[in-house]
Amino acid sequence: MAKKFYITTPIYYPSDKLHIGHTYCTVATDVMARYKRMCGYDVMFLTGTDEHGLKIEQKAKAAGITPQQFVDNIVEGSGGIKDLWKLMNISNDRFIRTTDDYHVKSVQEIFKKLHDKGDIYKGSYKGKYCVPCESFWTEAQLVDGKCPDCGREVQDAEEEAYFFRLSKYQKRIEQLFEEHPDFLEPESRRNEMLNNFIKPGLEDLCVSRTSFTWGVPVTFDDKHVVYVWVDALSNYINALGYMNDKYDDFDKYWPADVHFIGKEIVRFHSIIWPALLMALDLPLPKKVYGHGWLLLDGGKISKSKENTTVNVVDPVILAQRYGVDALRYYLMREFPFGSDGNFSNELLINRINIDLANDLGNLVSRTTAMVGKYFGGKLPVEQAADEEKDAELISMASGLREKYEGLMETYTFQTALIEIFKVIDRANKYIDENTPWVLARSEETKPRLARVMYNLLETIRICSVLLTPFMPDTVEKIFAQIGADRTDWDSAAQWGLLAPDAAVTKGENLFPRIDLKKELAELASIEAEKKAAEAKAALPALEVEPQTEEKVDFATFEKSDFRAVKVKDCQAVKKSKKLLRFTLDDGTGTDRQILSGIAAWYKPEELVGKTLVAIVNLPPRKMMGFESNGMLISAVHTEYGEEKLNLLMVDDKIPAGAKLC
RNA sequence: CGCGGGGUAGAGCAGUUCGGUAGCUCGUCGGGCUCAUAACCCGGAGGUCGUUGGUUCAAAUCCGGCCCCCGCAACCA
Repeated sequence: MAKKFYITTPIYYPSDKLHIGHTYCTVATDVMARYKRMCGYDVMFLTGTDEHGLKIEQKAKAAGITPQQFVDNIVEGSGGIKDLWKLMNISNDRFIRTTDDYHVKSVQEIFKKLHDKGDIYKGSYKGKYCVPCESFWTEAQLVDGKCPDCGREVQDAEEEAYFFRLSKYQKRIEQLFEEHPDFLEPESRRNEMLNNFIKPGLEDLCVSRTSFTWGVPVTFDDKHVVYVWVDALSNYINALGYMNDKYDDFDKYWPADVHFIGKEIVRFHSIIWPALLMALDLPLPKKVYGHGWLLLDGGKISKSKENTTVNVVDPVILAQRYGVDALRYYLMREFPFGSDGNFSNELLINRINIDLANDLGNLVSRTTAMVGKYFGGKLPVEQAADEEKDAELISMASGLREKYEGLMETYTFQTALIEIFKVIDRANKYIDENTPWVLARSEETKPRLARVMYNLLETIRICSVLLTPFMPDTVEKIFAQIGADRTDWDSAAQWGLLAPDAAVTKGENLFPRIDLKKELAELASIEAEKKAAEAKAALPALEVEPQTEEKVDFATFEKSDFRAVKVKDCQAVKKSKKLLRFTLDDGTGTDRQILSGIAAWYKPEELVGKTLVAIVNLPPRKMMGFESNGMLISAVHTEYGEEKLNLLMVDDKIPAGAKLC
């Protein structure tokens, strides 16, 4: 029986459409799954969606539909997640939704099993409660000891909740990290987990909620729903039929060979998930791999008109414009899998032009064209080798699979592709070295010409076999053009399998060259249009906050001391995106320092000299290491869903310190 | 002293595990070729490998100090 390989993506949270980052992770998983299938493994490739929780409950409510309708639309609806994976040519064997009946049943069984065992116990979740908002907050969430939503006093409260005895597994988790240093990769993530979470000590984990209802009910206590940990993480075993009748291959595929995940969820997968499995007496996954993120041009997406580097990050648009295979190739070629990388449209287009159009596409095009032109599409069997001239090309192509295999096994996709393209480059050079157009001039050199052509076709065949996991559609086209019938894994390590007289036909260009400047401009306008359309469709032009119903008595109001102040100096606070630090003349003769979170709307230098309004008798408060004495008053409203803020600026003839009353 | 990543040619990156001629793509300058998608091939210019000290016959790579950038976190009266 074939060896099995079980690989998973995270289950994505369908509170919104997925973007290029999710696509990146899923494509990488797909590449690995296709690679393993090609190698002869019995592969199980699972992806899915994590559909419960407060955020989805709220979003559905805002949209006026049920949570189930909301997630159905995003997952199954047109242009939804399943459509996206279909578009991207994702070869997943299963797709699990945490709202699937069988998953719900398994979660309930697992929860009960852990409870019966004593690894889940009822306790209480201490925190603060805001009565008017009916909201439960942790100490850390409070703003200045008050409700972060409404700013009112909160009271001590306890919420009943179930806890998982994570602390009980402290030792075994430590052991796992020590004895299996390759359990979590890359290594930097492992150090982070050890230093930040494991060494300081694991605390029991709250695994139920009563604050929302959109979740899997706890069977023996229906006030509670199962919180994300047990619900989401267990998908990896439930999808194989653990504790349910839907599937029956848990024994066959578990444990997973690797979970591919984003670095933001490394903690859950490398600590909580193994602990849950330990509690269930199940084997642990062999590996968790936390890949890097795609960042957008240094995070700066400026709205200013001069800036033309607006990036389209909608995978659907990119795939439709450039082709799915080109996008898949770019994602795997441009970024080292374990680290963050900068995504940009310019890089994408350059990569397609250079590697795919100029090197690979052009190689196939010129080779097939010559076989057509010189031999009518079929090479004669009589061919003349030239050991000296052919040696390097043949040895590079023949040895490629071995290098490639080592790199793929360590998820070093970028380098694997670089190695393939070294051979493609070598083939282009081989053409120049052998000048087939010269050989074509004389009947005498025809056998040599035929051999040169054959070597090129055979090199293309081997490279294409190894490109199969990355660009499955493209290599099919290439195989058809060069008449290859052996395209399996074994054939990639054997030079000379292509029939000497295979039928070769020049097809359409595989990857047309893209005009970089023109294309960037078009992408920018597409993105601008999309944004404008979304803004108009979904969001009101102007919103202001509803007026507060609750009355404030005059005595309380009168205590607030508002003053006109003049800006003497204003600096951005280092390391803060939002804070500006003001030095103000408040009329007392002593400078007053106030910090204000308005850096998104104002540049420091444009505010110097302005006359503003501040409340000056608030207690001092430290922010980012600076003391703030008071608060500047602004007018706020919302335009097309975007918050706008205007500082209250008053007539400069008002002296500093003038009281507002 | 919160945690982590990074600083290598004009731009974008690899190389650092395990020290031994600093590499790739773009750009640039010059040459070649005409089979091919104005593509392909060859050559040149361009680098104090952030800085500083140490270990060593030898440091981008190992060790220590410092500077700067970026995430996360925090904060956003």
